[in-house]
Parts: sequence; C-alpha cells; structure tokens
Amino acid sequence: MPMDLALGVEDKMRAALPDLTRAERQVATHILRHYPVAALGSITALARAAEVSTPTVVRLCQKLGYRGYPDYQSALRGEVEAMLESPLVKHDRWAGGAPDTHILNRFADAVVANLQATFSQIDHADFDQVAGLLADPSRRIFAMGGRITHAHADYLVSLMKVVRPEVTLLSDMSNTWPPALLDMTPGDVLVAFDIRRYENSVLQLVELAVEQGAEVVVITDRWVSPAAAHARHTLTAHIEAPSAWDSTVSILVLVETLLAAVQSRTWDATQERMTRLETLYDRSRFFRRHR
Amino acid sequence: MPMDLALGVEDKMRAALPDLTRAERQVATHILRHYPVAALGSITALARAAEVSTPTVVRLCQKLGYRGYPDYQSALRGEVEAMLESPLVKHDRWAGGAPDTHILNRFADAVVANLQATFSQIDHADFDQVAGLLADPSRRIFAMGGRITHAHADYLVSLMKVVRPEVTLLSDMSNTWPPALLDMTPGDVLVAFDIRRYENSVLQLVELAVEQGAEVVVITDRWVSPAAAHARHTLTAHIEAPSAWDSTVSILVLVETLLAAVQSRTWDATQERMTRLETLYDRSRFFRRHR
DNA sequence: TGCTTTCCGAAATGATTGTAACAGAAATTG
DNA sequence: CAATTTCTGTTACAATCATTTCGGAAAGCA
Repeated sequence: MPMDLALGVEDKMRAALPDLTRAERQVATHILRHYPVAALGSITALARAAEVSTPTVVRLCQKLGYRGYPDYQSALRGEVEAMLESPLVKHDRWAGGAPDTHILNRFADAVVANLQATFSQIDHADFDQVAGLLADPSRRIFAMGGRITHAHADYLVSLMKVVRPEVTLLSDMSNTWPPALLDMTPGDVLVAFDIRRYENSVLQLVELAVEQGAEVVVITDRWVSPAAAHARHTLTAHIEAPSAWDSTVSILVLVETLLAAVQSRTWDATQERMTRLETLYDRSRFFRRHR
Repeated sequence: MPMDLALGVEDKMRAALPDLTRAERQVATHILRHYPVAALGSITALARAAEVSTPTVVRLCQKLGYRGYPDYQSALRGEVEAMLESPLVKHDRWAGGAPDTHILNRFADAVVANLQATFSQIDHADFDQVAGLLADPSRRIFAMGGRITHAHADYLVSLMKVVRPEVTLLSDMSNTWPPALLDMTPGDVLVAFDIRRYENSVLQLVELAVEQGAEVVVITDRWVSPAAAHARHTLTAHIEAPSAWDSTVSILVLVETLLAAVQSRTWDATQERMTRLETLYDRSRFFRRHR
C-alpha cells in the first residue's frame, strides 16, 4: 500500500520528479517554482505557462495518482487551506488529530497574529526616523522599561552598546535617574518601553527627559501609553496572548529590527568596533570557541 | 475615483457587505468564513456551498467591481500568492511596489521562518515535562543566561516570580553563584540559556548544578550548546536573522509559552497570588490605573 | 538503418463552466 | 391593495475546459 496518500502534494511531486518525462517534469518544476498558485487556475493557463500541451498536464496528474486535473487541483486547494490556516505548526495536523489545542500551537498562532498586526501598522518612515536617531553618534541613548518590559530595555542596551558608545540603561530604581538626567542634553534620545498597565515611573521619566530637551521614543502596546503624548515617535505593538499575561514578542522584534537597522546604517564604525570587542572577549577567556 | 482598486479583495468584500442583498451577502460571508479557499474552485461548487444560485455569485462579483467570476477569482489568486509568499507584510505590496526590501519586512520574514522551524521541531512531550518541572512547587527554580540571553533569563524570572515563589535569577557575575549553589538541592531546576557563541560561564554553572543533583533545562540554538550534554531537557530554537546578530525571538516565544503552560497548570495557586500582587502594587501607588 | 517503444501535441469530443435573458417571487411604495 | 422596483432562481447558450484518441516525432535497440 503506497504511503503517498498521506503525503502532501508538494512532497509527492518532488518524490515523483525523477520518474517523469521531460515535458512532465517541465510542468512539475514550474508548479513547484510558483507553488501552489501556478496550479490554481485552469489547465490551459498552466499548460501555456509551463510551455507544454494540456494532455501533458493531465498525464502528470494521473501519474501522481489523481484521477485527473480537477482531482489534483482539489487536493491542492486542501493544501492551500492547511498552509493558510496556521502559518506554523503544519506538522501537528496529523499527529494530534484534534484541532490544535496544545499551548505551543495556540501560542504560536497568537504570536504570528500579533506580528502580522504590528508590522502591517508600523509606519516605515517613522521607523526609519527612529533608526536614524539611534544611529546618530552625536546623540546619547538612554533606555528604560517597566516591570515587564525592563528586560527589553536591557536587551536593547546591551546589544546597542556593541554598535555604538554612549548607551545607558536606566533601571526602574528612580535613584539612578538624577545623574543620568544630569547628563541628558538636548538632542539625546530616550527609548521608553511602556505597556499596560502603564507605570507612573515611566511617565515621570519621560516628562523629565522632555524638559531636558531629549527626543523621546515610546514603544508601547496598541492602547498607547500616556507617555506617548510627550513622545516624538511612537511605535505600537500588538501583545495579545492566550495566557494571563500579554506576549511581548512583537516588542522584541521591533527592538531587534531597530538594532539591525542601526547596525546597517553605521556599518563602517560598527564593524571595527565589533572586531575589537571580539578580541577583547577572546582575551578575557570568557568564551569557548565554537568549533 | 474609487480607492477600491488598491484594496485587498477581503477588505473590499467586507466594505461592500452592507450594500449587498440577502443572497449576495450569503455568498460573501461564506467566502469570508472560509477565506479564501471557498472561492478557489468552480462557481458551481461555491454557489452550492453557499446555497445560492450561480448567477447570484456572478452578480456579487460584478458588484465588487470585477468583470465576472473568473476575473474575481484571478484577483483572489493574486491575493493567495501574496499571503503565502510572506505571512506578514501584506500591506506593503502597494505601498512599496518594489520587492520588499525594507528591513522591517525582511526581518519579519526571518522571524516567522524561525518560529516555523522552531515550533515544528519541538517535542511536545519534552516541552510538557519541562513545564511540569517548573510548575512543581516543591522545586526551586534558578535561571541564568549569557551575554545576550541574560535578558531572557531576567524576563523568565521576573514573570515566573508572579506565578510561584522560589525563583532566582543568577547573574553572570560568578560571585553570586556560591550562595545560590549552596541552596540548590536535588530536584531543583536550573534553566540555562546559551546560544552561540557559547559561554564558558554557562557551561561551568551547569556542571556545578548537575553535581548538586539539579534538573537542568538548556534553552539553546540549533547548533546546541555544549552545556546541553549535561541537561535533562533541551529546547532548541532557530535564531537566524538578516543582521550581524541572531534573532532571539523564538527563544522569547519559548519562554512565554512555558510561562503560559506553568500558569495554566497552577491556576488555583497563581490566581490568588496574582490578585494579592495587584493589590500590593496598587497600594504602592507605582501604577496608574488603566482607565 | 529499420524496428520498436516511448513521448508529446494537434485535433476532436463530451462535459462543465460562466453568463445573459427571462420570469416569478418578494419587498417597497404610493 | 395595486403598482413598481428589487431580488433571485430557472433556463438556455456560448465559451471554455478536461480528457480521449491518434498520428507523428524522438529516443532506444538490434
């Protein structure tokens, strides 16, 4: 009994590829190259696009084990449905049987939805401006987060420090603020993370920073932190999750994308800096070489 | 001049929904409910599934601004192509025109690919066991990360502390270890984050913890940290990114999913704990109420 | 080279599709 | 309640589609 029935259409085609004739393979590779949209239309269109005759397409379908082109096509539509339904976790469809109930899959779905919502909403120009601010060596960078987002501020700072100097993490202990604020001059940049429930400490620091003439970038959720009122730029992220808390994944993605953008803008300076850092780390014997 | 031409098919349908007749709306909602696969087949199949006549479908298509069903369908196929090509960034197709070259989109694509790879590879049973360990109130939890992953360990600890007691972050300053190790008894759990380049300090701590009889969970990248050799459980994540560094997004997703799993396992105890924490925060006036 | 086998597309055919025209039903209006 | 408009399905028909048939081209073999 052939196992093919359980396989996806794509795999089946790939597997059959060696046993096909020249024209048939021409069709198959064309479909695979534009999978699966190429085979969603009529057989005529597909044949013309693949530069073969329609009977060839029919023969291919039958060779793959389908009754004809419509049969093949409906199998393909089923595949499309599966691909579209959940971008991730396509593998668990057969393993679990039940509609994805495992927390891993539910969470993954939520995360992807958040990313989708977040990224379709971000204004590219705005993002670029923020990246420009952070890449400007004449500005000092400060970052702070709330109870939950403190880790993200930490992450931003520790990686940004590799790219450029003058990056400071402001802890949420407010006694560390005054000295930092003392150094803050007009043009400096404060990146403030604040998601619900919005914290007074963040708002206060933002207000103080604005008074010092700093450019404030607020990264918040879609209900928008009150601190955003004072901010020059606001980046909003979607954070819904099937749990008691929110998911800050899209915030991390924003941070990493900002880092990548800054790094690419300052590549010359960064590169030299990074290699220097590497040798320092090597010499301090903290790292083990990856074989 | 109607802006409809630039809109996606789905949006267009939703927008037109109020202006449709009963039978037309029946078709439209059916399509939207099973979007877009329902309308990828023949008009006859669609009409039967939506329980209307075929001319109704035709009239709907024309009302939406298409010349007929085939025209509508080909527009739909274009949409499918876009959806499949990149799960995110559906919005930039018309804004940019050029093939998505903006760092936001490239990064988003990479992240989704990482999530896909990570989640299709995780063993659910293994994951559940880790969640079980972390949810066990009789075990103490310790966490540590490397230079980059320190923020993730921090995040795990600060949120886990809400759910349960006895959670400790081990900083990467090794002078904080001995007192922690002193408390570590057989059965306790150490969660160690270690991605390339793998750090000696993590490896050392893991070895020490194993000697104390602790259960070690290593969260690493797909090249697998040497520390994993000593671990009871290993969760691997994909971290490739279009930048000079890696993207730790999938690691954060793992962390958050673990948190969600633990929280749902200990919901009774957690809930009481969380409400207590809320009142404490309220009383300390650190937060501003979200209106 | 001749013979066979395999492969491929033009042509023919039946089936299905998508659409226009029409007519009855339903809703709306005066 | 009749008149009118709007909506919807049945019917009919042209267009397209998918498939089978068949002849010739290409490749393999003696």
